[in-house]
Amino acid sequence: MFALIDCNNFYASCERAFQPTLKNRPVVVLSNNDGCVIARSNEAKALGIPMGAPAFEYKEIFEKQNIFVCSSNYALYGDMSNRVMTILRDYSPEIEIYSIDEAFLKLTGFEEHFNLYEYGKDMRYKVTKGTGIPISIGFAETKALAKVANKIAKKFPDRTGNVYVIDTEEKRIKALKWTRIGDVWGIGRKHCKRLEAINVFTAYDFTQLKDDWIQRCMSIVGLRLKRELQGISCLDIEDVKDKQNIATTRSFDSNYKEFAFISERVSTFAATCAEKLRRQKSCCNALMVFIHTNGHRKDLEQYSRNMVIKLPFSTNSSIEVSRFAVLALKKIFKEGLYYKKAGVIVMDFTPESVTQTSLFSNSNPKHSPVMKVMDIINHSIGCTKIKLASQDIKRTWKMRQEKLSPRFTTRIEEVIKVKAV
DNA sequence: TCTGGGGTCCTAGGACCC
DNA sequence: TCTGGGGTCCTAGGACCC
Repeated sequence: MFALIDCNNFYASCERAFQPTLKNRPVVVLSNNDGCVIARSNEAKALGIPMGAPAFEYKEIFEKQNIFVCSSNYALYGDMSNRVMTILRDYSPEIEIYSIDEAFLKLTGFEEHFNLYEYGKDMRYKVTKGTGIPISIGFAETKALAKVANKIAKKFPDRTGNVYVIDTEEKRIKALKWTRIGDVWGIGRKHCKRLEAINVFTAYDFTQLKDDWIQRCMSIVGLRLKRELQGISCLDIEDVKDKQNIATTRSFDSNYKEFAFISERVSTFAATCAEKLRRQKSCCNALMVFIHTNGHRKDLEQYSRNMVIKLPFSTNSSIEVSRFAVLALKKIFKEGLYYKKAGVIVMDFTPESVTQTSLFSNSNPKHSPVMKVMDIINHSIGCTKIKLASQDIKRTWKMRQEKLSPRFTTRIEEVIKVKAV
């Protein structure tokens, strides 16, 4: 058996955990730059605030409905996620942290010794008591079915207590017939449309399709999904793997046209990518830089280009990654346009330990100790005090974050003070 | 004025090798 | 009528996830 544990409205729940006055009040969390809604409490969902709603369009509704609006606070969410996962680890030696707010547990043999429903209730109690985050849990024989069970647990809190177990053939069929095809894990917009066109409306309908049709239209991935929904496990718990690509991309607070501004941003994004590379002890051998104008401004000239460059040597030095990124930017930058977004993606990794040296040019060996010291200092004080000269030394650039909550759990000066009465 | 960010896997087709 | 048989690697594009 597998369990899928999913935090309910995770970001909104994190904000609530330390602000009890938000209990029962609708809460929405905004994306970077306070651009659009990326998380909603149940109350906010009930008021009809859609996912992705642009903040400026909904400003009046937020005010009128007394909705609490906050900027995203990833320091808080990341730390709260770790706390939840730490508690979940006690429930099985085999855990896969699937995303910031979801984890699979493998429970082979557990069903013989535990009542899974009670086991789930206990998890829910411990996580809520330990972190203040409410969770839902689905149990089933396969990961895809555990996803389905989780959805049922979340949808019917009164009847299930947010825990649901699919452990019989009757329950499996019933669950599949209840699940709309578009809500199945692995069925996105495109496949949903295509399937509905041939009268496949539920997960159950999908399991009745012929293998060769699925294989032809949805590849081996679709076929695996069919098996999983039939209760034949094809997907196992996966270990944490090093990333194959690392991206740092941002939209700007408004439109910028100067090369100097864009190049500072690209340099900073590159330095961040290099730091992430060092954290997983990889070097990159290629990188991509892209720039976009604002696609929402139909009145302005549109431009969108990216450039991939192969590096002459593998590196994770911020200095070198940054230099190559700006070089690539120079090739695609066009004067006279208003840019809204840029990004750097590093690719084609090799382990730091087995660097292939080249006859003609190599990563500067002096960089490695410099980077090490830089990482130690920046990490120990919790912010980027040491930067490249090509970055915004004066910190002129700021992301719009007007409603940022305190970092309740990761900064000592922002920890909640408790007063004795 | 204002519309997020970061990942994965699979397939087909072309280039190339012996 | 008839023109070998196997491979690998790389890339772009499409689909999906949170």
